Amino acid sequence: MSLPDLTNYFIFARVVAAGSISAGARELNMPKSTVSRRLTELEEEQGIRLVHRTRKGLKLTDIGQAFLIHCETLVSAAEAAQQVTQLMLAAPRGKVHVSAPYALSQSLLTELLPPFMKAYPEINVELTVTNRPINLVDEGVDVALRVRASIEDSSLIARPLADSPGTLYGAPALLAEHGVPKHPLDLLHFPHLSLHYTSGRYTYQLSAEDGEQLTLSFNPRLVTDDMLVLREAAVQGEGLVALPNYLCADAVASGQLQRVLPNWHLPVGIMHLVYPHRRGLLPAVRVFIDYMVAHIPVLAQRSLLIG
Amino acid sequence: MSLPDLTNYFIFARVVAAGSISAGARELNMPKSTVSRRLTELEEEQGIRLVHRTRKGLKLTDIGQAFLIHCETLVSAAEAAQQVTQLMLAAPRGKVHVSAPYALSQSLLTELLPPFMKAYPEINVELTVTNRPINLVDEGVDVALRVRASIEDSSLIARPLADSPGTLYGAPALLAEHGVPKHPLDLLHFPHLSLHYTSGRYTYQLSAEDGEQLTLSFNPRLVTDDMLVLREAAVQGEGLVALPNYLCADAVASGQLQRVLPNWHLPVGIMHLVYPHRRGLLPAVRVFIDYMVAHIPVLAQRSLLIG
DNA sequence: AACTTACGTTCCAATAATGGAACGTTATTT
DNA sequence: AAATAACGTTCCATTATTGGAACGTAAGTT
Repeated sequence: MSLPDLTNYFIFARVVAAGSISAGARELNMPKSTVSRRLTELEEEQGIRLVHRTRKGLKLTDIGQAFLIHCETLVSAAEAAQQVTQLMLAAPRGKVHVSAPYALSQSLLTELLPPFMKAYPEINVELTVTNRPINLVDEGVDVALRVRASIEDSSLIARPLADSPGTLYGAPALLAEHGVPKHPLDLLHFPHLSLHYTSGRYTYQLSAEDGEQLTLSFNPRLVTDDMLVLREAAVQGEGLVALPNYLCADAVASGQLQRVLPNWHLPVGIMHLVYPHRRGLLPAVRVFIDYMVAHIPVLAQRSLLIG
Repeated sequence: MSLPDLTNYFIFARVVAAGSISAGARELNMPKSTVSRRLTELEEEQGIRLVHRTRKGLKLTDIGQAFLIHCETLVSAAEAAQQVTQLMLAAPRGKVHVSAPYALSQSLLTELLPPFMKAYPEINVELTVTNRPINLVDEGVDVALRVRASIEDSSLIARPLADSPGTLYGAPALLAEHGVPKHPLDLLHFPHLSLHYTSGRYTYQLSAEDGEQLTLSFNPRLVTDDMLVLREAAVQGEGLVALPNYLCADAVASGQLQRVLPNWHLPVGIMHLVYPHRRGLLPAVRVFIDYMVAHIPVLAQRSLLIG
C-alpha cells in the first residue's frame, strides 16, 4: 500500500476556494509550478479529472465537486488538530501531572498548590503522591519532586531547589531512657527506624564538623517508605531516626523530638524537580516549575532556620 | 505561511492505532526510519510532544490524545474522498453530459439513448441540444456529437462515426414551378435556404462525378441553425436547401422532397464524437462513446441506403 | 548469565521534490 | 491593432527526502 500525499488534498481544496491555480499558489505562498504539478499529481493518483483548467479560473467536474466536500472536512480536521496544540502552547492551561513523595506533598505542596492554582485558574493539577521511584514517561508524569543524595538521572532535566540537611532525631523520653549519645558509637544501644532501601543495607553516614567521617551499620526495628510515619514513630519513642530537618522543625519546637548528635551531619539530600525534555515543555508545566523554583527554596529556608 | 504536511497527521494516526512505530511502519509499508522521522517532525512542527516513546509501544500524551481525535476524522475524510473517485472508476456509473445538434439529437439519439440507458442503468445522461458551437470544457460537457467538413479541433479527441454526404433538395412543387435544374447555373433562379454561417458568406461547393468543381454564391431567403426547420421549409416549397442525405431520406421516400442535381455532390460532412483528454476518461463516458461508435455508423448507413 | 528479539533513533549515499525562469495562450487595456 | 497582464504548464539545476544498514537499549528466552 502506498499512502496518498494528503497535502495534495489540502492544496486542491485551497486552489478551488481561491478560484485558480495562480491565486491558490499565492494564498498558499507556494510557487504556482508546484501547485500545478501537485494538482495534476492528485488527479493522476485518483485516476480522474477533478478540475477543468480554463484560461479564466478553474471549473470543477462533478466528481471534483463531490471530492471537494471531503477535502474540506479534511482541512477542517487538520485545522482543529492544530488548534488543539496551539491552544496549549498559547498560554499556561491544561493538565499538569505532578508526582511527589508523601513528606514533600504534605508539607511543601500543601502550602504551595492552593496559591499556584489560584494564580493559574486554567491549569488543572493531577498530583500523584508516592514514595516509590517512578518512571515519569511510563506514568505520564510531567514533573516530579524528589529528594536524592545526588542528581544522576541523565535522561531527565533536573532543577535543584534546596539542600535538605538531615540529622538524627529521637524522643526526649527515649533519650532519657538510654542516655543522650555523646558519640556515634553510643547509637548502637538504641533501636532504629529507617526509610526502606532496596539495597537492604542500613547505615548512617555521619560526618563531624572537623571532617571526620564515620559509617555505622544498624538493624532497623521499623522500615517504611513514608517519612511521616517514621517521624510519628520517633515521637512515640520507638527509636532514633535520620530525617530531613525541615520535617522535624515543628516537632523540635514543640518538644516532641530532640536532635541527636547535632554536631554530626548526615549526607545532604538535594531537593529537586525533574521533568523530561527541556524542549516541547508546555507553558502549564513550565509555569509550575517556575513557581516551585521560586517558592520552594524560600519555604525550605524558613523551615531550616526554625529547625 | 508554510503549510503543514498532512501526511504526518495520517502517519501519526496509523502509528497510534498500530501501537508502535515499528508496527505502524509495517502497516504503512514504510521503513520505520521514515515513520520515526516524520513523527518527530510532526511534534516539532506542533511544538508539542504527542507520544512518549517507551521500549514496549507508545504512550499518548493528553494532548496527543486530543490531537489524535482530529487526525482520525482527517483520515476518515481522506478515505471518503478516495471512495468518491474509486466508485466512479470501478464501473460505468454517474452522469454523462452529452451535447448534440438538433438534427442528430432528434434522429440518432432519439433512437439510441433509450437502449443505452437500459443497458447501463447506473448512468444518468444529461443531453444538451444546441446548434451553437460549444466549448466542451466551459460547459462541462463530457462528449459532443458533431458534423463538420473536417476534424480540426486539436485539443480534443475525435472519433469519426460516419460520413454524412449531402445533396440539394427541393419540394416537387417548387421544382415544377421553376423547372428541374439540369446544371448548377440553373440554381440561380431559385430561392435558397441555408444554415447560419458566422462568416456571412453563403456558397454551394459542388463537385461532379468526373471531378469538375464549382462554387456558387447565393443569398439565402431563410437562415437558421436548425436543420429540421430548413427541411420543413423546403418541404413547404420555400426554396432549395443543402442537407445531409440521412435527414431527408424519409421525406424523399414519401415524395415530400426531391433530390436536385443528384450527380453533383456537396462536401461530405464527417459525423464524429469529440471529448477532452483520452486519459482520465470515466467508464461512464467511455461506454457511452463505445456505444455510439458501435451503433451510429450502422444507423447512418441504413439511412443512406434508404435515402 | 548469556543470548535473542524487538524497539526507536541515527547516518549518509541514492533518489525524488522543488521552484525560478521561460513558454504558449488568452483576455484586457492602451 | 498592438501591447500588456494573467493564466497553467514545462524545464532542469538545486535542494530536500528517503530508506537500508548499523547502533544502543531493554525485555523476554534458553
